[in-house]
Amino acid sequence: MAITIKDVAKLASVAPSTVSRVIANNPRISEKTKVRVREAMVELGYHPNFIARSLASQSTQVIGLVLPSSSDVFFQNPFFSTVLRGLSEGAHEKQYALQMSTGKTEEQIYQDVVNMVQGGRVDGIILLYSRIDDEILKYLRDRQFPFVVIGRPCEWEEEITHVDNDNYRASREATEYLIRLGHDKISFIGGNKNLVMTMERLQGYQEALKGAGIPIVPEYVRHDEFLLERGQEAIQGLLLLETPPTALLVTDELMAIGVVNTLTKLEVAVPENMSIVSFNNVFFSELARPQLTSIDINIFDLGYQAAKSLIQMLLNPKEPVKRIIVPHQLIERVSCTNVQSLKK
Amino acid sequence: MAITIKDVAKLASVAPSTVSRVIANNPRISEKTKVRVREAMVELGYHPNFIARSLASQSTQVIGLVLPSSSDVFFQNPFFSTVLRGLSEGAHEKQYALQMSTGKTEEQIYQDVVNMVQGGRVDGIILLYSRIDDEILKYLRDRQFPFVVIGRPCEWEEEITHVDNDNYRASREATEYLIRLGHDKISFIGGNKNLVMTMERLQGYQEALKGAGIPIVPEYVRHDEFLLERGQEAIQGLLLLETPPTALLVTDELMAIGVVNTLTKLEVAVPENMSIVSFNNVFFSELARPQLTSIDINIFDLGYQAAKSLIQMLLNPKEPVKRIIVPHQLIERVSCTNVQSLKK
DNA sequence: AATATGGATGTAAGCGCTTATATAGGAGTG
DNA sequence: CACTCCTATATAAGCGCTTACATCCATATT
Repeated sequence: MAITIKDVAKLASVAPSTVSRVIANNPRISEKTKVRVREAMVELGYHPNFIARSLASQSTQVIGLVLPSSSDVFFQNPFFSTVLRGLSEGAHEKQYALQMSTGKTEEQIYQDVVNMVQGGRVDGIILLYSRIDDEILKYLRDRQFPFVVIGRPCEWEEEITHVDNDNYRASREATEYLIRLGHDKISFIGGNKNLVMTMERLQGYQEALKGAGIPIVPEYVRHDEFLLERGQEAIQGLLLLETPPTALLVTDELMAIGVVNTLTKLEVAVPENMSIVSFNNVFFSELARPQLTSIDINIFDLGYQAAKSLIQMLLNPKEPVKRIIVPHQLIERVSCTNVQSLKK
Repeated sequence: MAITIKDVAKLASVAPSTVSRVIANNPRISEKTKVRVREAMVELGYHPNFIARSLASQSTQVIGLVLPSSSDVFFQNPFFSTVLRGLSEGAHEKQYALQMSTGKTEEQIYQDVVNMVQGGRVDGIILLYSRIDDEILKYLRDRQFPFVVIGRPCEWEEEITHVDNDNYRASREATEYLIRLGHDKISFIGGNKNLVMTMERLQGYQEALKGAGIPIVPEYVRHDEFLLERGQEAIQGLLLLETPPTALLVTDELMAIGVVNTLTKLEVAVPENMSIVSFNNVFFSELARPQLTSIDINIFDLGYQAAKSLIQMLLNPKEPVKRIIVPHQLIERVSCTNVQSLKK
């Protein structure tokens, strides 16, 4: 058996409670005793038992992460490693550990969450995505369990602390950028419709067109899974239209790359014959050929802020509900052409 | 406060210990009582407290994961999301949870491990990479703490259960494949030299050349970080040689894509003027243009097997040390040319 | 000198569960 | 019918820590 607080107490000839207080750096213990106790701890190589501490103090210093189902293509998106890095950094700063859900199906993930929450395994939870009609979110809300959502919750937005981009504005700006370049046949290629993010970006796109007096063509709007192949199907459909678009707004980088590949295969030159703006700017935009102009949504920060604000909630239960908007910026690379000049 | 075992006991009019035994499905409890207790649990909405259970039973049902430092470029490699998926699935099957290290520096990660281990937070640990001269590995071995390594440990190989590919053979086969296509000026572009994997692949490459009687040209061997830009530097150096290689063996996919990009920029056509074989086959090989011929090392399985074998160790402390080799296969796509015919 | 004050530490009761040991009651045995 | 044996359940002692409360002793106060 490992060294316990009692062993330390004995060696330092104090009571176990004193040792506990030294660990917590309680000001009611004199400096002299603290020093003596600390020496004893070092001498014995003592390390506090987290489990016992958790049981006694009813807090685990662990944050539970809810990922999309691992079988979901969305899981494969490099988006996640980046969020994870942000979360990791935010959690580390305050000495919180991260525990992940491992379920494959929605039902399993729901059970994972119940286990974490009711099993007392975690102090709080972060949902790494925001879905429409999410049972997990309802569950957490009903139990009043501390949690933070990455993305905009589609219900009870005012009651739930969340970290998000201004997807609406980002998308509008991207569209306006294309409009400024002279495009008026702009297509929107979005991902999973169940993600709140997708819908917001769609709205931003539509708003920008409306603002510029450009009619919204329903055939220009496509929704497909966040993966390569789907990007290909999407693009083929568009090219077969009577008046195909001259520019594409693609809400996911991986899809954007699929789109570029398909275009190349079909011998449609980018950016000469098709302009593309992509989203996310995980480092793949630079990797694509041509390098893609894209909206950087600072994914790392999304994770980092989520971890920080959850921890704040945990430390101070009266912390007000917050909405944190992580800024985005348009990174101009070389996937768009100015067609303004050509027109004139 | 939540419902405890005592509440259930009272409602079912049995002793708490009986309830505990019902949860564990102990055969010494009669079916009649089990049914009664289970009804009480459902009625009260009881959920066992994992922390208390962990403390009493000295086991947490949690596996600790050691990732490379999040600031490391290696962390960004899609390799990790895939391993994570495998781990997740393996752990889930046996109801184990996963907890990650969050440290940024090597020293912090070491502390994370100490916390997990000595703090009693986890039952076992999985190292997601194998590095040369790894303090963490030494620590775990010295304490005889259950752990599994993904990759080949560079020391005490016979004493440590690990899951690996036969990197040596994979690399040899890839090289032989290029040789069969008629290449004899083959370059090796490897990643971080501290990773055991890199060194093994280098050996496989050299062995294949030796076997075919092709001289080993030191200038053809390059080592760079696992990231895009470095792939570019590597390739430029090679092209400036007096007799530049006609084929490249690139040990990481991301680097391979960087290489292809650079080649395109320099107007060296792939595969016409340069053949490429890449490694890993995370889905980016398909994404590249041209699609890359590559060695699929079944990353998912690496994670899955690691989780499974660690859990086996935990369930049976006498489980023998194992070495699990996950098979690889060469996936032929279109990044290599047969130069055999040209020569003749 | 007697008493109040307060700082430093000790005492002990949990936190919710597991599990070794004790016990009760019923069946089996001669 | 007394006795053993077995099965089903209860009792109680932890697991290693936190923390409310009690105690002690040295000063300060009157």
